[in-house]
Amino acid sequence: MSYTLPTVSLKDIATELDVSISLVSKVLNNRLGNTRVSDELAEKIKKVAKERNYRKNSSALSLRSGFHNSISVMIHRHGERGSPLVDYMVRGIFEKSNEYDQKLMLGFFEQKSEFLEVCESAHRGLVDGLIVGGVPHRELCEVIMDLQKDGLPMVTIVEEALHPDLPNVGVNVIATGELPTKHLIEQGCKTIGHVAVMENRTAGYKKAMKEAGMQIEDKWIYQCGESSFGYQSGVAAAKHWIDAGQIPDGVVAQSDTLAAGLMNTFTAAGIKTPDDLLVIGVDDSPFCAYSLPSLSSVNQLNYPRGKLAVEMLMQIREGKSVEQKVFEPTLKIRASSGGSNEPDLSDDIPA
Amino acid sequence: MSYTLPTVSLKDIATELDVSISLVSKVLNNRLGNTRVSDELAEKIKKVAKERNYRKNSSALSLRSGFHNSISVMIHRHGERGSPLVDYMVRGIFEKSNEYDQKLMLGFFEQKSEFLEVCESAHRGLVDGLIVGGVPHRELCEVIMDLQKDGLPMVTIVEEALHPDLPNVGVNVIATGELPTKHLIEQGCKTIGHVAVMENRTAGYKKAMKEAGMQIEDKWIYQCGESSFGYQSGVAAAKHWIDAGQIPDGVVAQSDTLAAGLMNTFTAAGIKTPDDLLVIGVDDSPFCAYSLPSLSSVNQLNYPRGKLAVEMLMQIREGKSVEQKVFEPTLKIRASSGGSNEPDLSDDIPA
DNA sequence: TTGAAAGCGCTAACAA
DNA sequence: TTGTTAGCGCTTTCAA
Repeated sequence: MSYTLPTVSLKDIATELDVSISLVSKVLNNRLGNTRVSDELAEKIKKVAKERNYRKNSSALSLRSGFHNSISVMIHRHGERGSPLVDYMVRGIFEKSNEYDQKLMLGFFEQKSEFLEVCESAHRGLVDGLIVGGVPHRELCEVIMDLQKDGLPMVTIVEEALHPDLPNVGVNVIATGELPTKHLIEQGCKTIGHVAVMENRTAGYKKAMKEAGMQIEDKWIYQCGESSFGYQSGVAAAKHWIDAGQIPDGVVAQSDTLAAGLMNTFTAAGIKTPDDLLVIGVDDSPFCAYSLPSLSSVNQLNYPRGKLAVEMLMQIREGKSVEQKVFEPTLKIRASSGGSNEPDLSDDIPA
Repeated sequence: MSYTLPTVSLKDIATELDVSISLVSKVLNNRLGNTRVSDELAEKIKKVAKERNYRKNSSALSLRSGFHNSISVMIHRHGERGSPLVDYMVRGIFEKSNEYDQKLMLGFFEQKSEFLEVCESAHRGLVDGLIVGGVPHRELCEVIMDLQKDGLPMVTIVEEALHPDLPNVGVNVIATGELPTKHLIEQGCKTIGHVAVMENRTAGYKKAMKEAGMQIEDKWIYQCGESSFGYQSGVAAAKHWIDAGQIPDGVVAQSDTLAAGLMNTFTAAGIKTPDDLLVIGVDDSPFCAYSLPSLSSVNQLNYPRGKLAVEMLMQIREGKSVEQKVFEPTLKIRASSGGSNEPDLSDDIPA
């Protein structure tokens, strides 16, 4: 059984009606210019096109226009399960790119070398734009800017722009640390611990503490290794405080997996959330709704940021200039910091 | 600042070396046929191509070959957060399609109408194949088969094929219910509850019970509504048994969200997993590793199934015939059914 | 050993 | 009011 698609072309329609191809093209595109066609003929053409289910051939279109109508998406992740990058950021990118009739090539990478490999081969002659998203990785800056200089339209989706000249869809990183800290302060926490990875988020934690007139003490800041956002680091943080015999009454963790590891370890040791301490993470990962208690988190707007990145890329492609954008993170308060324990599943995708 | 890509074409190379375009094409493709080129010239051509970083123009290729080198992916989901469909199935599809240099158009849908909408507009003239994955939906069968009859290469990734003539990458559904039930029996459970949605999975549960010589009792089967795989149904199941004053010593839930809702509700009521009962879900969702206790689950091989679907699609595209495939599910045993509570994060993507 | 020409489907400038 | 033609980049058949 052979499956060749019986595609209808302009030529087919033209032949059927015994008119020229270009006329059909003009009519179907409503690009008549100085051309005037009789209404009658125009109607006939449209009718046949509809009947025979005519669709433009996108390859021909691309060849002519010089654009490929497709964009490459490279997501830098850490390999954590359940990251919202895929579920939300990629989804935003996809939905918006569909609106623009752009196809996608998606790639995930963890190492710089993997990124380079794809860049070498995949971009030129295949796509007319590149979106790099996920965990910021300073090492990549140079490569990315080389591609940009080559003329490849380029947008990054990382928290903080890697370079002033690189169009980026960012997030207020200070606020990412500040917002949840303020929240715990408002909830009445007095000794707020911090599971730290990124410097600027920690700065946000300190800012909130200072402004509330609270002491910033080293013993309440557990510093993880670079890019150590994983569950096991959260476990380690909890053990650290348990071993030290000092349990904070609130913890701001810089990721949900950190928060989960911490919370579960405390719980297993008989230290209950939210009775004994409040916990809040960052990412608003899908699983936050399913933990016990459900986990409060900072939402980094992955979904709308993905969408905006595509829009910016389209702008650049048209030769317009774009500005870097910084989103303000929002709080999703659940049971782990005093909210309701009913998982609120209404927001399948966070605004 | 304008961003037109300075693409190098065969023509550019031909001009530079003052040879014909076709010769360059032949040399670079190693498709010389009866043509014999001097080694010297061939080397020169290759050298220039490399220097100028020549890449084939994919649109031109597509136009010529009649293929668009892109496939459409439609994922039918329920809107649960954290579903492994996106993280695993889509990822498998992406990785394999990159191997084949295929671009993708991705769409998510929940309603039949959304599916139809995309089908109407997106397929013809845009893609040369369609993969439909996710929750099986009998209603779609007719539409899908119409598209297939139209000549669109088509592969579904649903548990049970919607039709014998529809190439499908499935899963042994009976085993999906049977495997976890057997496991709980081996763990010593005597009264095994079942949170049921799909009939054939329930049949698997019953099969395992019967073969072990255990009673199948209605009171241990909590039937959810159609397609009710969500957290709240799991909560309801737990409440049902609590209200009835009968707590099973093991529960096979037909999804991870069901299992989480059930487990968390029991836990909140003082009924502990795994001390008082064992729990196991289906899907091996990312969050299984992060719950307390970590949640055992049936892995439905979403990742490799996604990969295989692309391979099958490529076969069909080449006119070959393909067979429906049924994968055997596997067990991922975690703390909720007696395994270790350390989240095993080694397997970022389940085999 | 190399080149010319046709054609994939489409659009736009230019003719008629 | 409608048609002709050239050309986007590539491969392939046929000719030199």
